[in-house]
Amino acid sequence: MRVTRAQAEQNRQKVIDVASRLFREHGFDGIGLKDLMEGAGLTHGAFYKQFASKDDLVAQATRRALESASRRWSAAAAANPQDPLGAVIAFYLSMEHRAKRMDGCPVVALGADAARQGAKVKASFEAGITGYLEMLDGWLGKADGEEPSGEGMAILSTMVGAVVLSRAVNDERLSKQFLQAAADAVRMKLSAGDAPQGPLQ
Amino acid sequence: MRVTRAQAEQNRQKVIDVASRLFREHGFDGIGLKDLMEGAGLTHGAFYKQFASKDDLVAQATRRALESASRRWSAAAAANPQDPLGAVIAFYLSMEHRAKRMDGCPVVALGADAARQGAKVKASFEAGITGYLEMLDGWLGKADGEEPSGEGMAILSTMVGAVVLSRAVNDERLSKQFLQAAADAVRMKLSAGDAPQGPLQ
DNA sequence: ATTATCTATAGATCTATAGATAATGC
DNA sequence: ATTATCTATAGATCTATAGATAATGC
Repeated sequence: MRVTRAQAEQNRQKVIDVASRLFREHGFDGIGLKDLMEGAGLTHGAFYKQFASKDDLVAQATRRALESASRRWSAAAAANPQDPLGAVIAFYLSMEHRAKRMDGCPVVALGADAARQGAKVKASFEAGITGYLEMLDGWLGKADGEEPSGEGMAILSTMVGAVVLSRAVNDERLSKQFLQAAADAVRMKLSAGDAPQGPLQ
Repeated sequence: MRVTRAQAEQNRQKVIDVASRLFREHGFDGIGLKDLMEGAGLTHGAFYKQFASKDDLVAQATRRALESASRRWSAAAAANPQDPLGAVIAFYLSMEHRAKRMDGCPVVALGADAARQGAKVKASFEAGITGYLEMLDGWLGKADGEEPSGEGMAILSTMVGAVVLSRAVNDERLSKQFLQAAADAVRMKLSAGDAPQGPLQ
């Protein structure tokens, strides 16, 4: 029954990975410890040697999910250095992303759930979101100021909202149109560069 | 124990109203029938004379929430006919909306949960979302074509995403900046009118 | 000897149902 | 007589804990 220390740590990591995916699929309240542990190939009695509580796992899985999402953005950008934002848009605003909740952006899948969670979970979201904004600002050519630009925030809002909306409706055509409209709007903003700034008020 | 037929119907409506609010606050999986019925001033044994199942209530409460949200948009627009979109932005992209999940937009509060629900719930979301888009297109001066404009979709995406993001982080300053950036972006789009259209690809 | 995992279970809670009750509606 | 609501409970599931087991790590 007992395994090596290294294997035990590997099991713990596996539970976090599985949870980061299953929480995105079913929500924090939509899946229990038994199924999470079985997903990792363990029985649920082993859980409390690894984590203090379900909330503890929620916090750790959230952090893991956001780190993984950030890496995906970086990888897409690195693979397409002359148009990094275009590369991110291509997978983020796609029907594949809409369909694969489990592997998709945790901000879309769990952002609303996060609003109901404690400060620890929100801190993980904040770190992940800030990371997104830094990348966006870099690609927009914004001086890496102390704080993120409004333009980056508006772009991220458009992207997140479009995927939320595309997943909330039955009609695939409408879903596609949301993703396309968001992609067009973001590309327009990008091409506008440092053009006519200024809020109208 | 027994009440008049009219009172019974009123009780049923009360349950739907309460559920439409408590689901937004806690998520579909985050609150049970006992608490929902108590919120309506009834015991939970009375539930199954009123609804076929929890899923049935979820579907009805979702419809109710989206109808109520649409009315709120109409009311804001009617109160400010020379700038209806500005009036909607003013409450939608506000810290008050961020704080009051229970009374806020169900697309933000439950959009991610809806992705995990059946076709009936998604149909309610689709109807509500289509209603939003029709209002937006009217205010944008888009000919009321067969289908919603991409510009309206991009605006709605930006608004929904900004509130989701503002609720997912701890830092109130960052929250405010998301809402402000979205409001600026939407106002810019509005002022651009039928200006430089065209996706860049 | 320590400990990662397993079996088993406690105690709470969840959805759903059954039967009692008492006021309405015919 | 009908029925809206209540009390009570069945059966499943959820989080968390206790104790047994057996292989690791000293």
